[in-house]
Amino acid sequence: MTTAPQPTVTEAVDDYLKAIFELAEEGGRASTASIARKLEIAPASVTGMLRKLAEQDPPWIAYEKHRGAVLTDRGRQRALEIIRHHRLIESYLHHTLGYSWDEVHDEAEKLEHAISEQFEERIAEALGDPQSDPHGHPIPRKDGSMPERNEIGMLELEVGAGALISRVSDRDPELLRYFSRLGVRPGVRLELVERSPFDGPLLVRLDGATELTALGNKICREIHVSPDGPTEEP
Amino acid sequence: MTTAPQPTVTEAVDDYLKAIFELAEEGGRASTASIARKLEIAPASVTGMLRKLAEQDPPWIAYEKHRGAVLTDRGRQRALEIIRHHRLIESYLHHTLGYSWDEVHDEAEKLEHAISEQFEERIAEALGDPQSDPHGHPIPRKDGSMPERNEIGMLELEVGAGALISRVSDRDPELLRYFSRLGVRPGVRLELVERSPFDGPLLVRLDGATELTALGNKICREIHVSPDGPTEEP
DNA sequence: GCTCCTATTTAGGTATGCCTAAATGGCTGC
DNA sequence: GCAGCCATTTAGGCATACCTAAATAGGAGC
Repeated sequence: MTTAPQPTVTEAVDDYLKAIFELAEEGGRASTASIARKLEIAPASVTGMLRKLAEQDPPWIAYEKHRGAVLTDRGRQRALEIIRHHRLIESYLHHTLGYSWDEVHDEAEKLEHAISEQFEERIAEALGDPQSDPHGHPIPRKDGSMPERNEIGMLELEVGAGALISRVSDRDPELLRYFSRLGVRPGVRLELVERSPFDGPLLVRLDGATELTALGNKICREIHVSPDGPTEEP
Repeated sequence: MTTAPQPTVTEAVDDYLKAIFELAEEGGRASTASIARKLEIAPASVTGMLRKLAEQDPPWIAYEKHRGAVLTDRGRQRALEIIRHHRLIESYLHHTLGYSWDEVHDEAEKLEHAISEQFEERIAEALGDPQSDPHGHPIPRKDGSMPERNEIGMLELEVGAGALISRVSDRDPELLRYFSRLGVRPGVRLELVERSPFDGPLLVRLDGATELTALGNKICREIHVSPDGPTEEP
């Protein structure tokens, strides 16, 4: 008769659930190694934690040795709650406290664990229930649903096609400052004019400008666009 | 040659420093038992932590066995920083996010550890560098100085004297709601009309009202007043 | 089917910060 | 000056969440 551990929610648990959710979004199961990379900890530490998360009652994840982790409904619900916190905080810092969009991520990373439901409600209200954060990432609703949108990776856009920038990656402040300088931000219209060969840069016309902008292939992986319809302005 | 431990600042360290500061303010050295009571942990745990805080290099406190703890300059500086965080956050929650004054303490208790210097600066600016929080407690300045004020305990007021309420205790939400109902809050003028015998209630006239208000003796310990001059409105 | 290589797990260890129970110190009253 | 009491410290443990080093599993290529 083994003991049935209680489902304690520590900061570490939240970080794991968020990481697993984001990895799953990017495609498939979250492997031990990928979680370790994302959280910047040793793979061995991840194994131990995954075992614990799966053994909680009720469990946060389903875990099989050598096969990585998948969130349970409960785990996904919790992950979405944290992501909602994070993105609402980012929006609040940007719109109300004058943070630039390259400054919000780190601050939100700390605050997302500390705020109450009341705080969440108040800032959501103050912002008018936004659907996306300053980088264009969708904000999960209170009920756990996600604003659906029709978006593709920048690299999948066809030459000659127009699109609205829907979101950019929020991880690297330096990249965000570069995007700022270029005028690349969610809501901006662009047209893919030319695709250089050998995975070279994409030449795009931003917001009807006369000049073209070259976007390196690697950087384009950090940009998503809505190919046809209008998208939400953040 | 023993090792010289680094001065790590964890949440627990901050909580201890804040507790010791507040106990010292209320009079003299902070004893092991009083810290344990304030932090709601066992006295034995406090002993171990005090030893560690004193052994850090540079030390946060001076500690002698059986004689309690006193903050070093460095420790006091850190304590004031945390208290500034706490009181600015309380003010922000109250004035900007519509929290009532009995709701702010618990939220601030969590956020004070999570915010950056930038966040502190932004909310201080948004509030116009306030000198006191919603309960009337003075907010330490960035340089570590405290707004000086001329205040005494409510119980020390003389019969017939007028005064401005300068601050009330922030710990007990229920007490704060009671104060709200009575109209007891910082900045309100009162006059001590009568002091009941045997440590009975104080009868006061609040804000020029016609009716008198009875304030129990115990509750009066949670109220401070400025006997002569005007005080800062929070 | 076997060999490698890499991903993963196991084993054992560390630091933090809390706990309880038992030992000791310091002070007060007689 | 000593008895007794309360505050405090000591000793030994526990949970969390990380680490490194060594063992093992799975899958690709031959």
